[in-house]
Amino acid sequence: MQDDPRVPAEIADKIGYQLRNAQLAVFAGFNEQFAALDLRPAQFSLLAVLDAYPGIVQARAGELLGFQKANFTPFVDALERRKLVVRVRLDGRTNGLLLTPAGRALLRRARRLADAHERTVTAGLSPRDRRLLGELLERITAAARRDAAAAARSA
Amino acid sequence: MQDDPRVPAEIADKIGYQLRNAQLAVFAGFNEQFAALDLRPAQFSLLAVLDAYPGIVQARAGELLGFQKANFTPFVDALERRKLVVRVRLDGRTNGLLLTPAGRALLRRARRLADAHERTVTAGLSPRDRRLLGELLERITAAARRDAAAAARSA
DNA sequence: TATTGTTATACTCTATAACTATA
DNA sequence: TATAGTTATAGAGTATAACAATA
Repeated sequence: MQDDPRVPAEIADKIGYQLRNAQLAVFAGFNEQFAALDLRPAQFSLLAVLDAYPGIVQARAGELLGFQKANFTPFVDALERRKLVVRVRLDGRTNGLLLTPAGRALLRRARRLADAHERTVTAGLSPRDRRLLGELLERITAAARRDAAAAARSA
Repeated sequence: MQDDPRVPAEIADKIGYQLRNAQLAVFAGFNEQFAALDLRPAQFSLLAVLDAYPGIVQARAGELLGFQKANFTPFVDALERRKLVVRVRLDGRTNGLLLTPAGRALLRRARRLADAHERTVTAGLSPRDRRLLGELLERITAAARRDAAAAARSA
């Protein structure tokens, strides 16, 4: 091997490869910024959901973030143990989720970090390019979901 | 909750959230298409690498795909057990990796599936938009890697 | 001494099945 | 009968440390 090997174009040009690389790089930076808060991206997302929808039913919140309900239980447990979130029994089988004051305070700090990280990562893009990127990603996401749903039907 | 809850804009507008959604959707479709071949995206990538660089040293191939060497060993083991890949001892401590005829045959089938999947997912994008998307993702990836490296240095 | 490859290990994330209890 | 929540479990994927053998 004279020269350094490169990922072949047939792979490097694939949308899935490009998306995965970008996502890994962005999440790696996010996790480093958020290490001081001990918050993962999904945890930050739940805090934001609970701020927007105080008292939301646990099952709804989990769906919104793409969780299987079986996995959402220990996920909420961890935040409740840290007193960032509380469950309140709404009826015999339903939990409402609420931020605690500590949860709101942590969310405020997390927002500042997340906004700073967002600015850093998108600094090279004009507002117009950033908007365009979001639209292109949305179109890819929608097309991929249609495809996956069609494949699931025919399987 | 009268209306259906939505992921708050402060999350939905983040580049990381959008990338993750897109990547999950694209990989889900890929995995459904590839279930018949029992091939994951990373396995397909390695087959393509070995086709482009026959005899590449195991450590180089692993680096290229972002593997920790400790994880790459069982990854190669699985493909070798299926007779898609062979290790050849190059010197006392170095393995070269090669496709077997069965590996080449599977790669041919995988390419057809991958190309079809790629066309489906990007069908809504003009060639110009597809190119632009790749460029924007590349810029995001580079910026995120610079940021993560800087954060790691200051930590 | 640095590199290659391996084993052992652990943690996160995700997936399914089965169960309780409640509406 | 369907829904909400939980437990148990298993499989990927990824991370680090430690080691043997070799360059």
